[in-house]
Amino acid sequence: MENSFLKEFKKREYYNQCTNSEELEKLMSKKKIRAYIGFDCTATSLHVGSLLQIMCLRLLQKHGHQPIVLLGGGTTRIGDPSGKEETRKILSEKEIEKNIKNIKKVFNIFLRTKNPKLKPLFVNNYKWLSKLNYIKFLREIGKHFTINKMLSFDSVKLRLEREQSLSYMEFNYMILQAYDFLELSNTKNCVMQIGGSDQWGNIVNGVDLVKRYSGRQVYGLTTPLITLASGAKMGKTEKGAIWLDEKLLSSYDYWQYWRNTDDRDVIRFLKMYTDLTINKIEEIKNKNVNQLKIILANECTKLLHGKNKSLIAEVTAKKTFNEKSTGLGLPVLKIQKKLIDQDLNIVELILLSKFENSKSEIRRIIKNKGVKINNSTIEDDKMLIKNNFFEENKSLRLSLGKKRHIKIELI
RNA sequence: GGAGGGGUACCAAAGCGGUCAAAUGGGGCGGGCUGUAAACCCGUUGACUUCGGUCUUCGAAGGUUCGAAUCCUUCCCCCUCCA
Repeated sequence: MENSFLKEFKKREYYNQCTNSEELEKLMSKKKIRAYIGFDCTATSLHVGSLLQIMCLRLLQKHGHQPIVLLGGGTTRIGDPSGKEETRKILSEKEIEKNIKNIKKVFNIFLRTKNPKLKPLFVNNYKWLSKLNYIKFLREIGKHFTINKMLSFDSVKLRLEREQSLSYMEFNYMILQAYDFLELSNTKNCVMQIGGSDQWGNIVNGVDLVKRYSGRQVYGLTTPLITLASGAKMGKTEKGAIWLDEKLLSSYDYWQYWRNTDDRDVIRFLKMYTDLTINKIEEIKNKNVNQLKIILANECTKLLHGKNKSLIAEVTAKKTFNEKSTGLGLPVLKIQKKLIDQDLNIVELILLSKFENSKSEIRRIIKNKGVKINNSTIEDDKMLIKNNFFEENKSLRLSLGKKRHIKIELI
């Protein structure tokens, strides 16, 4: 096949570094392999910042290789010092277990397949890390690591340079991650680890360890750190993280996130985060950017929330922004009729909508002409909500700024 | 262990007895332009308010004073240099 995993990996701009890309290419063209990525379980869900890694596993699957998902119950208990300014807070066992359970759902969506040979393998390193015998571990594994080299890795070096404390526990993180690779190489015949560029050091350590300990050749592959054209990191916005979980972020908001992509990022994101083929993207890339953004939003939302939710989000967006009305996917706030009879004012209504939680801030936005009901600007922050604001379908449209809209219904 | 410098709002950074809810820049928010983009321009950015004000903030706790972010004491944390 002309289009190998690695070739497509590069074409989609996933490629940052590889320990030996020629050999890996050869190996992967000869046989199907297993590769793994480890995910952090410090939150209840992953966000868009992890999406590229998930897409890597998907790509692997697409080319007939089997993905291994390591949900690091063990290493989450330690905390990766990479890129962290401070020691992380340590989560309780229960929290971690709960997080793992929830995060698994995302992979079951993105890596769904009928082919049993390609089903993702879920592993939890707590299973083996918790059983380690310290003396035995030092003798068998520890001897392969020199402090000299460990000190040279960025994750450690940066912390030391800034004279920030690095606990012995965290210092061991890279050894444990290397050990994970060894374990997966031994028990699952895993030959590759993929990760973000910040994981390079940890990954190389793993490759070295496997080589020294077992003589087997394994590979490491990293993806670049994705930053937006604006310079911000992927996945977090002022209003919070872009969660890959409908409970934390609605499919409509997820769609909006992609719809609001910076012009300069659109083509890149189409390659990275959608299933559209490279050829297809080449074909459409000269279309109007706004058309492309809608395609991007549709494709991304489809992957995570399904075709139906994506369609609803698209239609809703059209109604909300083009027709200035309301659509099915728009968040709805139901309020009791009697609240209106008890003189509910505009500030309180916005408070109920949860768009803002400070009355001063709401008054400020009203003063700056940022609040609209049924598309007419509210001038008075003491204005009462009246029954006749609700149109025949018993609803009204409340807007804050240009992008925050909600449908209010009476019950 | 010794000597010095510092901890101010989301971040950076001024202020160093009243005119300080605290300059300025970044970020955020709102408006304008436009394309739900970028750039640019304008406004705004502690909370509550009957819009008169009221209350709480400048590492923590005490004190001096009519009055403190500003002065004093103790404590905690960070940085630089010497050992």
